Amino acid sequence: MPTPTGTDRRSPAKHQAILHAATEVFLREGYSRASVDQIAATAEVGKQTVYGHFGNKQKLFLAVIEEAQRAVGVGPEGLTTLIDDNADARTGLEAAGERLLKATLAPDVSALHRLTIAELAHHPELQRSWRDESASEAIIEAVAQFFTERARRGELEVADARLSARQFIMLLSAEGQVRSLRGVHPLSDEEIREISRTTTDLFLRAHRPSGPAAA
Amino acid sequence: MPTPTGTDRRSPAKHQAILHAATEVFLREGYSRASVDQIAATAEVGKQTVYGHFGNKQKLFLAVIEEAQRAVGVGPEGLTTLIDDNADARTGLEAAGERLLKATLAPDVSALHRLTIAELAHHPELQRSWRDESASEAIIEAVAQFFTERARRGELEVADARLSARQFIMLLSAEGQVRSLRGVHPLSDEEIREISRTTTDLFLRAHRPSGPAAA
Amino acid sequence: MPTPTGTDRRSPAKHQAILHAATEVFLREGYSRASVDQIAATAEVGKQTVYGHFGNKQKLFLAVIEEAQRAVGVGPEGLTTLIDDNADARTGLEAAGERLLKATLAPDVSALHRLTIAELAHHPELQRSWRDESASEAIIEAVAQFFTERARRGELEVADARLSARQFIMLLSAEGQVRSLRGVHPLSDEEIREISRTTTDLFLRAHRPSGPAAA
Amino acid sequence: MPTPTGTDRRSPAKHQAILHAATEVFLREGYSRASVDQIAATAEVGKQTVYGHFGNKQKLFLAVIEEAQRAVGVGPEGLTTLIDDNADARTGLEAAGERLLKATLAPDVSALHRLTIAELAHHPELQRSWRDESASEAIIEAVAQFFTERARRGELEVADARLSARQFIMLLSAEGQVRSLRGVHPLSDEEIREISRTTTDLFLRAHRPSGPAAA
DNA sequence: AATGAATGAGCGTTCATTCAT
DNA sequence: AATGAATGAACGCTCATTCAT
Repeated sequence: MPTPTGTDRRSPAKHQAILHAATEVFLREGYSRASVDQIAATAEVGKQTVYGHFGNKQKLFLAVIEEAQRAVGVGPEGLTTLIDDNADARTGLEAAGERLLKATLAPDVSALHRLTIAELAHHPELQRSWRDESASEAIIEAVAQFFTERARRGELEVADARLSARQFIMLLSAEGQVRSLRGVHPLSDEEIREISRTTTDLFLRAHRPSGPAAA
Repeated sequence: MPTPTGTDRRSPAKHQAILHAATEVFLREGYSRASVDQIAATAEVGKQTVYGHFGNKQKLFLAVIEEAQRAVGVGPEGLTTLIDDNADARTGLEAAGERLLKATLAPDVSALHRLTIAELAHHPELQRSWRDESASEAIIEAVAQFFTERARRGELEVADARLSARQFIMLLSAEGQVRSLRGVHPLSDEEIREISRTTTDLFLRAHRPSGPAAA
Repeated sequence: MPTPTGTDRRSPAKHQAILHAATEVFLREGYSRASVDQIAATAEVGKQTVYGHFGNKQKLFLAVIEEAQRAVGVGPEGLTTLIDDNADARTGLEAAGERLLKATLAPDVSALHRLTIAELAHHPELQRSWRDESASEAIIEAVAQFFTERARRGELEVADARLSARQFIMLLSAEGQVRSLRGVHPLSDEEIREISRTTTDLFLRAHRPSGPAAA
Repeated sequence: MPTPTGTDRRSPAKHQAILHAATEVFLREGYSRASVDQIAATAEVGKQTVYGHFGNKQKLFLAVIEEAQRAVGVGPEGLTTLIDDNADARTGLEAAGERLLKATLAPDVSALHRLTIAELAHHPELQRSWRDESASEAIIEAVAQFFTERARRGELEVADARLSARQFIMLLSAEGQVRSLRGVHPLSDEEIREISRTTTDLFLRAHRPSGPAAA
């Protein structure tokens, strides 16, 4: 806050340009390899402008991560509505799994993920903002609602919908991460389908209505 | 080839000292932040000695990763025998889960994990050696045998023991990674127990013998 | 392009200081022995300033050579007017020869010559700019005009004035180079005079008017 | 002389191998760029062996130059006999000129020349052994004898045969050096022929018998 | 506010030389 | 005598940051 009156002469356009350029460079190169020169050049801005807006490399980095997390967290929420409530449990879960995988394995999301993991130990501020990692509240909630709804219909038997949702998302994305080398190697649609299918299998069996049916 | 017997006069002690020092520094600082100077100083060795043994920073790094993977891969195999075949399924799985979590969340293992993820995109050689990541064959096999044995006894119903084993390990460690901030923040025994318990719950439900048998 | 007028904020004074210091150090030490550190220190400038102005050591070197060639090429042109058109052929040639020798054996010129020869094979760019070496067009032309004029007066018989001029300069400076150890060991005035005299002798004999005159 | 008895255990074969390898590397790379490691490797010898035989890099360099000068000085003496005493003056001189040019522009001779010039200022010992440079006594003498013989036959008029020989050789090789970029760029046979012809022209005119004609 | 020139520290790497075998 | 491992000092170059405009 250099100007107490609030009339900040710093151009918001340049602020955004720097943030955007820094995101690109940090995600591509990692923190240490990225140079402020490179970022300033990418943003087509003087180097001092970068320092004027963000203070130093580390603060710029944290601003980038914060912004990128916001973007990633916001984006997939769109997925919420994409869970098809009319399909049967298997079809619905499999489709949701595929969409989730595609989202979490998107190159930018993966790069952000890797970058954050890489720097977690060296930038304590990151630890505060990263507690939840990829499974954002909104996504868990959406899957949990799906489970709840299916339980209501008697298709599934679900004791703790949020726990199940979290486990589903976690196993799904863990498999995706490992198989794709943390997003470095893209997965084919077929691989994505398979991961979603085997994960769905597990959860359908675990939550299949128990025998009372006998009657 | 001056010495036909293959006696390398390069001191194996220094080789190991450098490797050890490099492991420490790379794991602590990350690839870019780690300097060859620092590694040489830590190993109490001249810088050229490092270059004589490993050629350059990148090759040293890959040697470190390779060695560390071997160590990590070998160590947990001890776990194999630690799965108690006499306990009931729940107790056995929960105990195995706790041991696995403790192993994969050990500070060195976590640091290696983060480091490898960080550098995957920049060191293609890593991608070749990292396909399987944490779930080594031996561990999967041990858990799979557990499942198979319990299926034989009729305690569980298991269609594909290896798949189930892999899913169990993956979900378990994914939860551990996320909750511990990728190993940066150590988990309490209670947290570990809880993760193992909820994961075990899921798998016991999924593989519970389906009732009809009775008939 | 922030400043449309082309005003380069890079200080021309520092540019010149670096160029000057580099010339001094390269001429004294040779390319490999000269260090950028030493050049920067001599110019009383930071090392990065050197890199900012010239990019890298090789480009700095080429800039130095280019500048020095320009200086050497320009300087001796002053000689042009120094050929005395009123003296008889012998006196004129001898005096011109002495002046030429003194110019080409000047310590800086010699050092540049040695340096360029040393690096010719390793810096292909040098080869383009060095085709003519020491005998600049202007000097050849001046001597050629002298020959032409004397031929017109009937003092000499000259078939190809430019060829003769080139040969005169070349023999003269070759002798000077060899006798002075390529400029490392300075020649006395007496030696210079002797070289000029014997060279002049050869050319006067070669271009003496052939007998028919007798008639 | 490490062993006073004269039974030097140092292998002469390795001595020669090192000298040969060093010659190759120094001529190719120049003094500074050449590394003792590279030389030892080229000679297929340990590095300490190099130091055992030659003391240090500079002494090795001087030994190389000395040996190479000897080789160059010896080789062209063969030229002596190649001056055809039966041909007429023009034919004989032109042919001798071509042979001389080919010898002095041979790649090794040129490289040695450039190398020595490059290092003259930094290795004072070189200055002692380099006074005569390319025009070895033997060659001058051979050409001088040619002039003397032709003077005897009345074909030429020669006052100082050694001086004329030296001038002939010097102008010839100066032209060759300049045109070939100091041996970096090879000359075609046609170019060599032309240089020899124009140089011969000059000397034939300068030494043509003067008009005793009068009688 | 914004620029790019300038700085000093540090990087990965290589060198001539010596040491231990 | 001969080896190659080991050393410490340098090298060319780049960096995050500050200065002057």
